Amino acid sequence: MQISELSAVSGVSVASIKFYRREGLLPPGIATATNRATYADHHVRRLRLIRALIEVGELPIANVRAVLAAVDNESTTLHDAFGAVMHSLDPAPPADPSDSTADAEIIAVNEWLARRAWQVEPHAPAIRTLAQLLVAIRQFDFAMSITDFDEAADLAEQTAYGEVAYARAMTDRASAVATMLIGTVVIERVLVEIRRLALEAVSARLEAEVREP
Amino acid sequence: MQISELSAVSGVSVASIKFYRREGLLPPGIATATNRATYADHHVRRLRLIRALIEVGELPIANVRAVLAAVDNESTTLHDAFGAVMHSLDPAPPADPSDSTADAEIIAVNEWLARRAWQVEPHAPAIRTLAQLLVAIRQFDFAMSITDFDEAADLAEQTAYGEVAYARAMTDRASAVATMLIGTVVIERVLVEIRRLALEAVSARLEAEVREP
DNA sequence: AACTCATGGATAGCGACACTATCTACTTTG
DNA sequence: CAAAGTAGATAGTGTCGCTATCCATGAGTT
Repeated sequence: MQISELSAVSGVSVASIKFYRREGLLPPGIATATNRATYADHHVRRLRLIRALIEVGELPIANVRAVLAAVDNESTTLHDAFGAVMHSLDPAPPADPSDSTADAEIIAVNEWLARRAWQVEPHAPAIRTLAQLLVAIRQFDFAMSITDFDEAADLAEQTAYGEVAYARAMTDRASAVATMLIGTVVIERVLVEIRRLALEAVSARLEAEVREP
Repeated sequence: MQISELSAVSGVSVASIKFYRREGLLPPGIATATNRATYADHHVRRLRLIRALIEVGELPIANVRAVLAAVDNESTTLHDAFGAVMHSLDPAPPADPSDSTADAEIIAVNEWLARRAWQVEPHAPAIRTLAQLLVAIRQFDFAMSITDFDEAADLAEQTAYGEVAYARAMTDRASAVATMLIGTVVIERVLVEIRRLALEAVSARLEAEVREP
């Protein structure tokens, strides 16, 4: 398969494929001459993964590179490769130790995690992001704390078991990691869309009740 | 309150405030002279809302403007103002009728919505987005369909009732709309972060089981 | 009254990002 | 042998959310 066919099959323009190759996201094809190379099925799969991470996960190129490096490194455990994505999904805090506005919330979140026996990396960006979001909620006079999300957390945990086990059951490592990435990135978008539809539907119902009581 | 104080209180730079004013996101202050104007508390609240929509909701400026126009238009019902945000959150499809790749999924999603008695706008972008996400999931050989998300939908619906009712109970319209926007945008981010933490925790557990059986 | 300084308003520029276009040298294919 | 495709390199593009600079004006300060 030459580059033009790879482009046609994957739906990614030749120029973009060249760009990804240049950026180290896509391995080069096997050179058959100075100006000829052939690409295989794994290039198609890799392109799909790249597009999913960029389009659905909205990861910047640099983070996609980091994630794929973890995927490709055979000595990385499944869990660590997965951790690389988790780190990449939340924008890294600009390392501002003077910003202590969320400190109290960070403590609360950590206690909550401990209570649930959720062991995550102590410096997982999701912890800080979560704390900052809770601060934002407070700013808008919502009387909410992390414990109001216990039910959602229960369901998330329960669902996570199925997803992770499904991915880990795969025979080859590359598929397992890719499956986990997709599971994280795509399914969370699905859940968000469902929630939005639920809100719209409920809003419509309550609006209708007011208009035709 | 002058612009510099508004900047200090809100944490938004004077240049950015000028920018938002120029873009029609923030109403100008009351002019006390050719080169002087005073700002009030509602400017601070408006700035918080703008920042939340941009930073947390990641809405482009143009969509923020559309949302705020709906908020400001007193003749818009609460539900319609809310609909404006829903429309803005999902990137508008580039109006490509030749792209029929997701048609079957769109039908499936609509049937699912009907079964749940979720009445949403027929052209709600979330429907198309959801369909496209399901197509993406298929591409990665997941055997999943929309019905696999019934449990999540149940919880979303249940939670939505509380949120929407809470917002609608507010005395003034502006607060009610703002509350609904924040509820949509911020809380969904919280749920995403919780899900990510759940996945990481579960992944760690299953990894540990393999290493120390 | 003189001086400093903030403000409104306008215009131009910036930095990040994800490509995209163009060019050259070469090789394959018809 | 010519047309078309390819690798590799370099430069350019378009969008986005600001940010910087400038100017004229007028407010507060001395």
